[in-house]
Amino acid sequence: MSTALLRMGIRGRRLIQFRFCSSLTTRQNSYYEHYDSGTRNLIDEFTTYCYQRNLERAMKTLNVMQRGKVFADSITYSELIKCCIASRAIAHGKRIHKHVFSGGYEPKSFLINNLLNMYVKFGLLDEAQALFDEMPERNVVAWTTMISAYAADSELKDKALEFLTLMVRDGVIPNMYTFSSVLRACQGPGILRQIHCSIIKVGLESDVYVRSSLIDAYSRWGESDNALCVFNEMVTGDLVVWNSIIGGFAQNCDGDTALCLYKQMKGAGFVTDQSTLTSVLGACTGLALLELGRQVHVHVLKYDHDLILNNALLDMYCKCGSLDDASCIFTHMDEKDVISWSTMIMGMAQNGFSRKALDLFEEMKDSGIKPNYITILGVLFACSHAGFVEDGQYHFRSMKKLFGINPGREHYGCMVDLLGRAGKLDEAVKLIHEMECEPDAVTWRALLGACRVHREMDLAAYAANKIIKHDPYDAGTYTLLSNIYAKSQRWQEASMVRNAMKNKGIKKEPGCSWIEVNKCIHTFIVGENSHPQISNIIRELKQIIWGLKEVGYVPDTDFVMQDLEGEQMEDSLQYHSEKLAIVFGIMSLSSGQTIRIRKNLRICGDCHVFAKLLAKMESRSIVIRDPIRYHHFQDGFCSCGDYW
DNA sequence: ATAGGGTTAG
Repeated sequence: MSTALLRMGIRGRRLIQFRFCSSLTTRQNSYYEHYDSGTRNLIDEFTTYCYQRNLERAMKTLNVMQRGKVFADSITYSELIKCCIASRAIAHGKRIHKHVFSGGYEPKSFLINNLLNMYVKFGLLDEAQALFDEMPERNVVAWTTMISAYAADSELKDKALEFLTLMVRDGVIPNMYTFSSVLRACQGPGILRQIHCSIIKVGLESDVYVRSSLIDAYSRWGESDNALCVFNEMVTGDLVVWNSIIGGFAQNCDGDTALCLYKQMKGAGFVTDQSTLTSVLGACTGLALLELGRQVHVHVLKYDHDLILNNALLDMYCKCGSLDDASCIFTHMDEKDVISWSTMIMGMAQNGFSRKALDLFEEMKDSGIKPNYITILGVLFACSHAGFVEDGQYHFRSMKKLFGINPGREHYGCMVDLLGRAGKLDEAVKLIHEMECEPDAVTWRALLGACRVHREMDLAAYAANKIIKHDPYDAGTYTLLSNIYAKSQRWQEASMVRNAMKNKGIKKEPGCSWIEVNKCIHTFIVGENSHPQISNIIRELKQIIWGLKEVGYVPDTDFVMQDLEGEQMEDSLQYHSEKLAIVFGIMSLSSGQTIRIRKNLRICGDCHVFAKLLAKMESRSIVIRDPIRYHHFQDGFCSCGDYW
C-alpha cells in the first residue's frame, strides 16, 4: 500500500487528489482510481468548474463531496483560490482561508503562498501581512509576494526594499522574481544602481524579466544611457524588453531614438503589439510626425478595442494639430475613460478651440465620468486662452466642491494666466499670494506672460527675478529681463543681468523648426544654413516677404517683450527657422496640403504676423506647434486669437 | 506558487 493511502487511513478520511495534476504526476500518486464512480463523477464535476473558474458551482460540488467525507487537500484549495482571484470573490476567499486552517491536516506551503497571493491581488495588504507573520516558514515565494505587493503601492515602496534586506538577513536568497519586483520600488538612481550591482553579483542580469525591469527603472529615473547599456548587453531578448526600451525613450522625450529602436526591432523580426504601438505613437506625438502617426494608425486598427492605445492615438492627432482626425476617433471609440476625455479637452484647448473644449467638459460630466486633476487643468487652460474669465473662475472655485480636487500649482498657473491676460494683473498677483502651495517658476512665468501682453515693465521685472530665483539657468528669462531693463533705460541693471548670464555660462538655445515632407524630417536651425536647398529657400522667402509687404506686412523688430519661457529671441529676424520651414513647405508640398511645423521655441510676433498673411495669400492652412500651444493660421487669422 | 512593457499635464 502506498504511503499516501496509508495516511488516508490514519486520518480516517479521504482526500481528493485532483486531476489538476493527473497529467503531470503519475496515476500511482493519485487517489482518483480508488474512488467509486459516484465520487469520481463529483471530482470530475468539481475539476471542470474550477477550470471554468465557476466558483459558485465548484463550492457547491465541494460541499456535496465533503458530506460524503471526501475532503479537499492543498491542491484543491489552491485551485479554488485561483477561482476566487479570477472572479474577485473576496468573501469566498476568506472563507476558504478559514477552512484551510480548520481542517485536520497541515496546509502545504504553496497553499499558504496562494492565500498570500490572493490577499495581495485583492489589495488587502494588512491581511496579507498578518498571514505572512503567522507563517511558520517563509520561502522565497512568500517573501517575493510581499515585496511585489509593497513595490506596487506608491506609498509603501520603502517597505519593499526593507523586506529585501530582511529576507537576505533571514537567509533566503532572492531570485529573478524578487529582483524584477524590487526594481519597481527603487525611488532613485542611487538605490537602483545598488540593486543592479546585486543582480550582477548573483548573475541574474540576463533574465528577460530582470532586464526589462532594469531598463524600465533606469528610464523612469531619466537614465536612458544606463537603460540603453542594459539593453545593448542583451543576447536574446523578447518583445517586452524591446517595448521597455522603446517606451523608455518615448517617455523621456527622445522620440528619434525610440523610432530608431522600433525600426531595429522590426528588422530583428519581432512582431509589434499594443504596447509597442502605444510608445511609437507617443514618439510621433512628441515629434509631431503626423504622417508617420497615420501609418501607425493603420496597425492600430487591429486592436480597435484597446483603450490605452486609442487614447495614445487620440493624443497623437491632437498634438499633431489634426483635430478632425482626433474627433473622428473620439466619437467612434466604444469605451472612453477620464484620460480620453481629458486628452480631447486639452487638445481642443491647446489648438485654440476653447468653446469646444468647454462643451466637451459638459458632455463628459453628463456621461458620468468624473474629471480628475488634469481634466480641470484642460478646462482652465481653455478658459485662459479664450479669455473666458467668468467660466474660469467658476470652474476654479467649484473644482473642490464638485469633484473633491484641490487646486494645485498648475491650476493656479492657469488662473494667473487667465486673470493676467484679461488685464487683471492686480488680481493675478493677489491670487499668487493666496496660493496654498508655494508659487514656483511656472507660476511666475504665467504672470510674466501677462505682463508681456500688457507691457507692464515693472511687474515683469519683478516676476522675471522670481523666475530666476527658482530656475537660475533659464536663458529666456535672463534675456527678457535684460531687454526690459534696457527698454526702461536702466542700463546698469541690464548689464548686470547679462553679466550674470555670462558668468553662469548660460547660452541661448538656437531656434529650431521641423517639417515632415515625404516621410522625411527636414530641420531648420537658425543661423546654420545647413539645409541642402537653403539658397533656393532664402531666395523664395525674400520674394514672399516682398509680396507680403505689398499687402501691408511690416516686419516687427520690437522684441523687447517677446522673450518668454525659454523661447529666446532668435538672432536674424528674416531667417527665423519657422519662416524657412514654412517656405520649404510651400515649395515642396502640393498646393492643397496643410503646412505643419514644429518648433522648439515660442513663435515670435513677427513670424506670427508673417504666417497669418502668408496663409491668406497662399490660400492654405499653416499649423505651427510651439512648446506650449498651437497656431492654426488660415485666411489671415490664427486660432490663438493673437495671444500666446 | 512569486516577476517585466503602453495613455492625459508639468
